[in-house]
Amino acid sequence: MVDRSQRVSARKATTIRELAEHVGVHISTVSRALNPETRNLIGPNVVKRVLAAADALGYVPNSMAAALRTGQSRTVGILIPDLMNPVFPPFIRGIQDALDDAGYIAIIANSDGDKEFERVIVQKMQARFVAGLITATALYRDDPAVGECVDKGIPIVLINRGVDNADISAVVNDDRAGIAAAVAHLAQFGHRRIAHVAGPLATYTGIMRHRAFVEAMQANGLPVDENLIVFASGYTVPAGREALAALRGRGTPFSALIAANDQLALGALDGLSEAALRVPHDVSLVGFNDMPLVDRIDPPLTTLRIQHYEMGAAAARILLDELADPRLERRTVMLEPRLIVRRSTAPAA
Amino acid sequence: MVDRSQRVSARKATTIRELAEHVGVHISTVSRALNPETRNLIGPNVVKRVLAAADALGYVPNSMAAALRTGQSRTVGILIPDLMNPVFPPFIRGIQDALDDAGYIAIIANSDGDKEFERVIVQKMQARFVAGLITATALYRDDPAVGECVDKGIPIVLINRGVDNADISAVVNDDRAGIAAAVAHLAQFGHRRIAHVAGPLATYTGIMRHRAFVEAMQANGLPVDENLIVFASGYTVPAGREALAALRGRGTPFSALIAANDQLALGALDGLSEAALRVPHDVSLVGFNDMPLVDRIDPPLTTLRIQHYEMGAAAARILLDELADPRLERRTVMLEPRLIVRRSTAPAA
DNA sequence: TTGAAAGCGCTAACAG
DNA sequence: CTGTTAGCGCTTTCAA
Repeated sequence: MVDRSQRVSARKATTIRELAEHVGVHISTVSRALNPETRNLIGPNVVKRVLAAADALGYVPNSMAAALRTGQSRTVGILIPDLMNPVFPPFIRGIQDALDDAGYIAIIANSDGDKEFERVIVQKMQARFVAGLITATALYRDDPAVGECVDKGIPIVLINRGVDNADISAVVNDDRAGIAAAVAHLAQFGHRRIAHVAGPLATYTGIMRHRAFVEAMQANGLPVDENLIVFASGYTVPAGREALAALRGRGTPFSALIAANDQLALGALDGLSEAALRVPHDVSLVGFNDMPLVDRIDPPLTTLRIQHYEMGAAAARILLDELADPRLERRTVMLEPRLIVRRSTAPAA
Repeated sequence: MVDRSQRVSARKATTIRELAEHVGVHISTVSRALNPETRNLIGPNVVKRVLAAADALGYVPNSMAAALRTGQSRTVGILIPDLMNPVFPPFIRGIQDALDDAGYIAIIANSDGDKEFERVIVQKMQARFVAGLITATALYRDDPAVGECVDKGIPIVLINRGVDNADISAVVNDDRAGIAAAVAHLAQFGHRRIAHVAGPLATYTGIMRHRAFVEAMQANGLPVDENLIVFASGYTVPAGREALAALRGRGTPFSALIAANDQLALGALDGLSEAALRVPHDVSLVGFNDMPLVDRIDPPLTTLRIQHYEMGAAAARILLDELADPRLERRTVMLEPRLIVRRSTAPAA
């Protein structure tokens, strides 16, 4: 039997005080020697001895204590609907990497779309001293969590969502350019009757992409037929299938379809094949996101690649900047998507 | 122009001291009233008034201060190679949900497979007072990060990796059963010359699945030909392609192939099609993991579905238990995978 | 049942 | 250049 109680006692970490005793200087001297910002105030030989002792004793600073003292936790919160949705990991990785460079860490919370729960999460994060928040929640307006942050003066950066409040920074994908590229691509292929499976009206991307679709159709001199636009109930595969059924129920023919995201496109693909319609032979299909493996499905999906990772990194950098200087102007960064043409689109019959 | 300085000042959170003044009792009374564990020591009416005041003033406890005082942060660390690898999000979500129920949160770090970096991460986490660690790093033995945790008495739970040290809890997938099911499936289809693209020898799953492969072949009375086993350099698509090239270079024919994971299977699929070999017509292919969308590629991949989410949740529960009582026996939980038969496997020609 | 007091580990004026 | 001192917000003995 191993004596675990002993091991637990071995856990006690070295403190700055022990270091000070070891080196024979005052703890504040150690503190300054350890901090690169204040190190120059200390004699170089003392610094050397402190650093050596820190190394020898395996000293790890207690950031809780530092945070308590300074009010700066070097921690930010990330709020997303669901980590298992494949669009979020790249965002988060981008955020993490950018934060890491600055010595910050992130804590991630999944809201599962529950607005009330989001408030609770924000409170929990606040309790954890988060310095700021990055949220990639899909909702458009009327969000209690965001409001609470603004009220409390907690810096917050939004990813891919609306900014009713101009006093909040955001990073967004250029949905207008993306949809325009998709419509132009289909128009070049001779498609005129293009349908749109839009995202939920309550979501920022749903609204933006729908609006962009209407504009792009008009810009290409194509008819905008309300019968060829259907709003999905969510950003899921089943929602896409249902939306396609609704679309077909209207009886208006179409030769191409732009879905507001890849999952909807996948659902539409299912619906199409159930209706014995072949992609791209009968209907050309365009998605949005370029999720992993959509290049390997049958047929490989033409879609818009979003710079997920870069958007996350940009959001983190903005937050870091605002943390460093809260008086900074709020800003919105827009990144360009790229149309990836694969085999789900083809010339009109 | 908004006066941000004012807003920043508004950020000052309510403290327990203000609450105490507000209610007219001592801060320690407030502390006790707030803590469910000690609430019974306080007069019920006082408790009521404290709770009401806390609500009114929007009091949020400063968990940093509490952590500093008690040494308990209610935070655990998660160490993974890369969040963008699609197998990890479900693990993490499982962990997060289980932790959340207990009021714990997680901080996630990506090691990108760099062992030295892992040590640094563990130190950073320690600085952040993490109470314990869950790691889904792929390495087998000789891991400095794990060793450091054990030395320091930080509870740690391993996901899908080796336990040289029997004194560490782990959650693993039953690789042996999974591979056995795959081999049996192929054997039933009449395949005798089955190849194996194994994972890297330095990884736990690589070794386990390879061993299981050999055993299962023997159990089914099939020949184990060293020429039909190749170890990939990593768990990636390119590594799978290279492994397949190496396999073909040996000139030994095979009618079926089991890859150590889906990414390797995908790479093998590429290599096979480059060699003008059709799946499943010429070669049946089995993966491992059941990653998102492998059911929609061409051909849909037969693979082993791992209970990722449940494994994460189980790991979190074990860690929580050990945190509550460090003297608990270490345990290993094994979850069963399920063979999902799709169209990448077919009867032997 | 409540109050007093000490202190977790660290930083940051202020002195020297 | 270094030491002194005073807390950050909270919990927890010890007294009353």
